[in-house]
Amino acid sequence: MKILQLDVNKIEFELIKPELETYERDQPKKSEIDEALVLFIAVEDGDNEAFGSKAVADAIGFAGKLKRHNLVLYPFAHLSSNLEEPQRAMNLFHYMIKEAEKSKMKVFHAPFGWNKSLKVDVKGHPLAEMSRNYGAEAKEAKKVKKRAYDISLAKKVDWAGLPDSDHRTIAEKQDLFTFQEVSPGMVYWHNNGFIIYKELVRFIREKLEEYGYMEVSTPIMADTALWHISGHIDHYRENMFILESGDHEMGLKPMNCPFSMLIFKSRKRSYRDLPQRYAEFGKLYRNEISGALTGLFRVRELVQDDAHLFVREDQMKQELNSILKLLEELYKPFNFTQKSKLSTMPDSRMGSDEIWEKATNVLKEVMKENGMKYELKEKEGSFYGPKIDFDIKDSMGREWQCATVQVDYNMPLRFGLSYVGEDGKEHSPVVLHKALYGSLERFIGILIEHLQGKFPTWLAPIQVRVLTISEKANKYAEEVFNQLKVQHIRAELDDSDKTLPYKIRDGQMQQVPYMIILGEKEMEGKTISVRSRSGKQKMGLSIDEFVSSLKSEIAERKNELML
RNA sequence: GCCUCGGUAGCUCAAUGGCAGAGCGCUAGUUUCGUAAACUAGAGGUUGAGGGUUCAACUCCCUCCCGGGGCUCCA
Repeated sequence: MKILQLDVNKIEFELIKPELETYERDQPKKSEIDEALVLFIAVEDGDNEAFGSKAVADAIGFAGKLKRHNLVLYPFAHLSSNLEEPQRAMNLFHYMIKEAEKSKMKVFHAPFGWNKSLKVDVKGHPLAEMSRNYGAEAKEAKKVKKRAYDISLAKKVDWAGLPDSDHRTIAEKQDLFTFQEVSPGMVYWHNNGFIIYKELVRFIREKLEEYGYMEVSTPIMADTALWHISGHIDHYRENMFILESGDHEMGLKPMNCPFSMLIFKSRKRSYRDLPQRYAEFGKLYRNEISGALTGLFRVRELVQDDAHLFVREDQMKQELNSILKLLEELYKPFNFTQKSKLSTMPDSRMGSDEIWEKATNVLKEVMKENGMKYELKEKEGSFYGPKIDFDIKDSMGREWQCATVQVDYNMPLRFGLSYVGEDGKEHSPVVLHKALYGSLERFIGILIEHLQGKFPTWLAPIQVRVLTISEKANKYAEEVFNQLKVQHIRAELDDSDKTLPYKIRDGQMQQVPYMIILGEKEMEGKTISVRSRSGKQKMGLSIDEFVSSLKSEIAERKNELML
């Protein structure tokens, strides 16, 4: 309900003719009221008696302050574009008149549903002209206010009740990451979790370098014009975060590919330049429906170990084989049992059926040549091309798609990409999309559950913890600790006055791979005692000896601990 | 988004309409210990938020927020 409130010297109105089918009959033709508070009222869709009472009460309050004794209610549809239908509007209008008549004021009203001529002579003081809003919009404003209040109290997401084997429970114990209510589906990586993340990225970066990839970095948003070209607006819009920016819209990127297309397009390419392999670890935003969000397995903000390979058709198989080889090397340290799947043409897609068939056949051939068995996932491909997926199970036995390799003839066409061939003519490249971890988030979730928090040394947030048996060893322990730090070992020193069994238990609970235990014996002989997570121990080691085998264990990304 | 279950101290959980609690962790003191939990004391709460019912609400009802499982969808 919208109300324009005027404090008038005089108001005059005269009925001309009925405007609506619903109108008040038997009304005086002409009215004149002096010294009155006038309410112009537009009853809107969704208004109710509660709003009406409130509006009247507020007006009577004002009339009291202004010392007016005359109140005029005047139906005035022009205040709103969201009007209630006439009969109900008139009923509510009359309800308000009755409410007003309960007060000591003298109440007048202009009849509902008429064309009227109108003269108002408004007083000049600051409170003489006011507008107020009740109901729907006011409710909306209240909602926004309440939400702001809720969010000021927001805290980290509660994971109570999950089984011990769940990656979220392990994350809580090892302080790996949290989710916060203010950012649903987006990870807050704590130092420990981010160490794992960075080590995984470091590992694949080494591999990408070996395999001749370049690494690029592009913006996280672009004008929706770009997403029209890429086809995302037609096929992916409901999953996108769209931001208003002045008179146009920007879309946060749900995928990196369109940006890679633009880099490829930025200069003239020769057939000699191909393949061009662009890797990118960009943050992606996908507005997944709330019910789909599941810990690290399904998030709204993610990073893929993404890459786009711009290849000639005659290079496709070779490049696909090379991707599969890279995949094998990358997965070697993890001992996963993954399932391969082939996802075919979906209903919502772009490009011709012939192109889709061609792309699908290439994938089939490559898988056959590599002796890979696969399940068929009909109609599960991306909107721009078919794909090979590799699914891995979590601790509950649910399968999650991690690695994906996709063949795309369509997007290069949409972006008008070309290279000059041996024949001097322009040709369209094919793009191979690859993400081998898939998303870092999902992969780490799977990895945490797979290892049950027992990370191999190269991934362990804390690799070595130095424990003292008594305060007498504190100084020596600090020396040992410093030597580890100098060698870039992720070490912690526990020289608190807790008992040794306590410190060992704490280290075991944190799944620290190695604990160095130092007492008077070690101090005298300048040696160290090492206890591994598996409970085995060795005494009388030299620190250099230990550090050098530790460093090779890390460098080789070994699965097994040395003890 | 839909169905369903849930949200109490930093963590794990108790209290079912009647005084908000325990263990761990944290802080302080005592203790200086040889391979998975030393002892004592203390601090720590908007019971997710808002409204309602009631003499009385962590408890019952409504709305919203966030999450678990499932459906759907994806990496």
